[in-house]
Amino acid sequence: MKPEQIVQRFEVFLRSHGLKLTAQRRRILDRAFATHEHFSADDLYAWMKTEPGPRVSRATVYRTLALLQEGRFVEGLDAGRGELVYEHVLGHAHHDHLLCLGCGRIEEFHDERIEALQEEAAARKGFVLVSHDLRLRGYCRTCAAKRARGEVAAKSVEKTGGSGVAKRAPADRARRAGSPR
Amino acid sequence: MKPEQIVQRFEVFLRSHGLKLTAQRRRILDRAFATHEHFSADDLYAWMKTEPGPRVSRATVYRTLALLQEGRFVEGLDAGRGELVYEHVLGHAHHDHLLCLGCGRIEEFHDERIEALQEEAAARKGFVLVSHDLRLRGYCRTCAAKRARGEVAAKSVEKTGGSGVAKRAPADRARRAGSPR
DNA sequence: TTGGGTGCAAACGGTTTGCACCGGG
DNA sequence: CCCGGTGCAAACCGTTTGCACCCAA
Repeated sequence: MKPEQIVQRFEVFLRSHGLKLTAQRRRILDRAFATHEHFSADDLYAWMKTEPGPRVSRATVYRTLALLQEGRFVEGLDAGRGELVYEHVLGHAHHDHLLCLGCGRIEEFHDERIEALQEEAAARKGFVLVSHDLRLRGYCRTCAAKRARGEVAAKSVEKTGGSGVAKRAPADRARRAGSPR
Repeated sequence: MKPEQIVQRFEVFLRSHGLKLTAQRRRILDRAFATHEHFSADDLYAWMKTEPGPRVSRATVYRTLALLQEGRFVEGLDAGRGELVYEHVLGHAHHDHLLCLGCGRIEEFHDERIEALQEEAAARKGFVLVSHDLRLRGYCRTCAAKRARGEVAAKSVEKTGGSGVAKRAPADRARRAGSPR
């Protein structure tokens, strides 16, 4: 989907809600759609500070991100880093995520059969589905190989070491809490 | 699984990690396995304050919950309330969750076919799976009916109202963030 | 005896918010 | 012009942590 089309859609969305298209909102939208990687609110804010353009505060980044989510332009994902990461979804097909516990890499995949079975499971319980998210956690090829070679130590509880609890943060709290709310 | 067995397992787990079984840890373990509902760290703390037994601080609740997760006695789940909710899993089969966006109810389901397809998807991407969680969000039979009858208003963005962004908190932040961390 | 455990209160940190000024439509 | 938008800084809030004292093994 072309940049102009996206901005146009955003403008329509805003207008239909009695909101305005400001320079800040436009800049955030552009930047969010300029990257094909997952980004955090802080990444976005850092880009706003670094790259040329109208000043954008952290508060506006968060407020606009909320609007973009509301309008289904972007989607938030708790990748276990203690902060939410976003990805633009307008013009992209739905997909689920594979999260590498070793390097944090995020891969995407899609399986229509799983989608169908989810719908079936919801129906069985009398639920009307609105959305879903499936996150598979494990080690990517590279990290799995490193671990097999014993190049990395497993996290531990005190001394003996265990499997490592899946906390909400990286480096045991690189993230958050408060799964960010 | 019987209470004594669980405590025994916990003791083994602790010992193997050079840790001690204290009155607080035992009390928290007992309480966590006494309920078959999902509970938050705060629920647990409230029970500790309310019910008779040795004093337990909020810090110890969190510290013990981390240990229980590490030992796979309980599992945390971000149900979108702004705080993590826990459920004991020792002695229970794996399952996924259905979250009602209307009343917050959490239902469980399991489908071996989905599990297999997840494994297949991971393999296709070269991932070694460690865990996964699938959350289906929607409206339970009761809430879906209410909505159909127009008894509830949709959340909105400012004035016109929209579909409501899936925030991490209840009542638009009844929770909290972080995504707990 | 001794190293781990606990309570308390302060710190964390991502995110939200109150307020006064700014600017798009 | 008018109401929504923005920056700033403070507030939020679930969770984590430093510290001094306590206790299980």
